[in-house]
Amino acid sequence: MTIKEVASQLGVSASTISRALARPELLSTETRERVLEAVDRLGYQPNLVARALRLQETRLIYVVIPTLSPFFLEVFRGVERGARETGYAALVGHTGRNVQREQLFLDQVASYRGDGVILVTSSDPAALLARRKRMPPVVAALEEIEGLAAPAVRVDHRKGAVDATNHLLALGHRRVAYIGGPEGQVIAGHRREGFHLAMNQAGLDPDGYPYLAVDYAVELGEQAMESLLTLHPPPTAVFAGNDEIAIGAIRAIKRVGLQVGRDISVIGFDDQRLASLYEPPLTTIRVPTEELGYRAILMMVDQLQGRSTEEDIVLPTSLVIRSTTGAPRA
Amino acid sequence: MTIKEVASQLGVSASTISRALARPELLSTETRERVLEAVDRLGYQPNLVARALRLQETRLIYVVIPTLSPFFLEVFRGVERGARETGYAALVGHTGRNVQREQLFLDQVASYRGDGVILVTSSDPAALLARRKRMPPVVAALEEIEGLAAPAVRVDHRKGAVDATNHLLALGHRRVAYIGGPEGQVIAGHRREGFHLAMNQAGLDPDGYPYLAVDYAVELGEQAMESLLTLHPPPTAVFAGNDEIAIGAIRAIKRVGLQVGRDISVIGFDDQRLASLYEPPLTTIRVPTEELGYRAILMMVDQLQGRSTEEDIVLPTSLVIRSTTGAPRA
DNA sequence: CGGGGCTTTGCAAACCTTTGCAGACAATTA
DNA sequence: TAATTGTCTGCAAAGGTTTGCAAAGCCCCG
Repeated sequence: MTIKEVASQLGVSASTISRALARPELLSTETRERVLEAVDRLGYQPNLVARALRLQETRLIYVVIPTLSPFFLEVFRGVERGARETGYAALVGHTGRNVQREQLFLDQVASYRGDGVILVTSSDPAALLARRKRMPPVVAALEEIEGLAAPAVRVDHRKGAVDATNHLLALGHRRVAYIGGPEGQVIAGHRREGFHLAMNQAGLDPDGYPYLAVDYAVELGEQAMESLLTLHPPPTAVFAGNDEIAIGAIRAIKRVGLQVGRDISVIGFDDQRLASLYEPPLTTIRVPTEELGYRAILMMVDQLQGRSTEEDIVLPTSLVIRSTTGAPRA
Repeated sequence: MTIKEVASQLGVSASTISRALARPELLSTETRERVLEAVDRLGYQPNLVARALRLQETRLIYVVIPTLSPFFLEVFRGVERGARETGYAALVGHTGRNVQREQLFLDQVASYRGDGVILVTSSDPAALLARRKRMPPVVAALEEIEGLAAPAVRVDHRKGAVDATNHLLALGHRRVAYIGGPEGQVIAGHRREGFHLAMNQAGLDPDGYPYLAVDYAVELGEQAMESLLTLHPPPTAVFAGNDEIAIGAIRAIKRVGLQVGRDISVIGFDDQRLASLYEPPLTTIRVPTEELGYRAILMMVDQLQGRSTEEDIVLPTSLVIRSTTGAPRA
C-alpha cells in the first residue's frame, strides 16, 4: 500500500496524501477528513526508507559501545528513552574493543544509514574519525574523546577516583593498592590519576603497590587481588577500577579466609546493579549511567536540529558507602 | 560523493560503478580496475538508504525484547553475532511489557524500515500481529508465540522445570515451594507446569504451598520468600522461576539467619551471569541464551532468503549444580 | 565479406516520498 | 465587471541506487 495507491483510490494526488499527514492545515477540512479516513481504512503506512532518501535523514542514531555489558546497557537504556521521546531510533553496536568493528559501524553511518553516532568510549576514535570521509555528527558519552572536537556528556572520573581514595584514607588506611582498568583506556587512565592525586596529597606513595592493569572482568580482578595478597605486608585497602574488578577482588579475599570490610576494605567504581546485590554489598562510586545516555542523545538531537551544543555536560559522581569498607584493624 | 559523481569523474555511466562493486565479473579487467581505484581514491560509499529503496530490503532486523535486562542482553548478543556474519544489522527495542510500545516497533517494521522481527516473548503478540496490515517475517526466540504461525527457536521450559524439581526431590526434599514468574506470561506458565508435573509424579501436592507469581526481580523474590518463611512448617526447598527471584529468595533466607543449601535449598532458572557470581553460587537450570539468539537470526535470514524454515529448533537446558541445594536437614 | 554470437557498456525506468512552483478557482475589492 | 488576493490542489523534480534491455563493438566462421 503506497501513497500513490491511496491517492488513486481517492481520486486525489499523492501530494495531497502527503500533506494530509505532514501539514494538515494546508488542506481544506473536507479533503483532509476524506484522506485521513482512507489512510486509516487502508492501513497506509509511509515507507520510511523512501522518506529517508527524500529528506536525507534516517532518524536513526548509532550507539557504539565497547562491550555488551550490563554497564553499557544502562547507558543505552538512557539513549533509547531519549530517542523515543524525540522520534528517533537507536541502534546499538558493540566493537569488542576491536578497531575494525568500530570502523564498520562508522562506515555504516558514513553510508547515510544513521544520522549520527554516540561513541561510548572507543579504542582509537580520533584516528578513526579523522580518516572518515564524511564525518557524521558525533557525541561522546561517559568520557570525552581525545583529539576529537565532539561535545561530550561525561563524568569526572578523576574526581570520582579522588573521592574513592579519600574515603579509604579517611577511614585510616595507609597501605592502599589500586587495581585499574585496561592499559591505554582513557577512562582507566583518569581514574588512576585520581588515585595518584589523592595519595600524593595525603603524603603517601601511590606506587607502594604495583599497578595492576586488568580488563574489566571479575576473573581478572580476582587474579590481580591474589597477587596483591602474596605481598608483605599486604594492602589493608584496595581501590578497584570498576565494580567487576572489585567483586573479583572480594572473591579472592574471601577465598583466603579474610573478611572484607574488616580485614581488607574494597571500593569499586560505577555502582552497577551487581554492587548493591552482592554479599556483602559493595561500597563504590556511583556513575549516573542512564542519565549519561539520556543526555547524550538529547545533545545529539539538538545538534542534528541545528541547536547549539558547545558545552560538555559533566554529571556528578557520588560515593555510595555500603559494607565492604571500614577502618583498618588495629 | 554519489555514484553519479564517481561516474562522471571517470567518464563512465553510473551502472558501471554499480556493477564494479556488485558484479565485478561483468566488467572488462581494465574498466574494473579503473573504477575500483577511483572508488577507493574518492572514498565513495554507496548510500544504503537508496539501495534499500531500490532493492526493497533494509538488511535491518528488529529484535523486540520485554526489558533491557542482562538476560535478554545475552540473547541479543547472539543475534548480533549472527547478523554480523550474514551482513545484517540488528536493532533492539524493549517494550517494558507495554503493548503500545510493542506496537510501535511492529509499525516501524511495517513501514519497511526492517526486513523482519525477532520476538523474544511478547505481551500479546498474536493479537498484535493479527491486526497488522503488512505482516513482516517473524521468528520467535526463547518461546513459541501462541496463535502465531512463526517458527521458533526455543527451549523446553517445561522439561527444564521438571529437571529442577526432580533435582530437589532426589535430594530428599518433600516440602517444596514454587515462586513463579509473572502471571499470564507464557514462559512462566510452562515452567510452572513442569513443577506441577514433577511433583505429581512424585506423589506430592504441588499446591502444598501457595503459588506466588511475581515479576522477575530480586526484590520481589525476596518478598515472596519472606511470606513463605512465615508458614508452618516452612518449605525445605524452593524452586524459583528465574535466577533473580532465586537470589531474592536467598537474601530473605540469609536475613532470618538460615543457611542456604543446608537449612533451605534454592534452585533458579536461566543461569544468568549473576548465578555463578553470587555467594553462594546458585544451582540453576542453564538456558543457552546466546545460542538461542544466534539460531534465531540465522533462521530469520534463511527465511528472508527464501530457504525453508518449517521446523522449530529446540535447544537443550541443563542442570547446573552449585552450592544452594543440598539434602534437607534430618 | 556478411552474418552470428559474445562481451562490454549505457539508457532509462523503478523504488516511494516530499515540496517548490504554478494553476485553478473562489472571494473580495475598486 | 475587472482586477486582485487568497485558498487549495496537482505537476514534476529530486533524492541515489540497481538492473532489464538494447546497442555498440569486436571476433570468428562460413
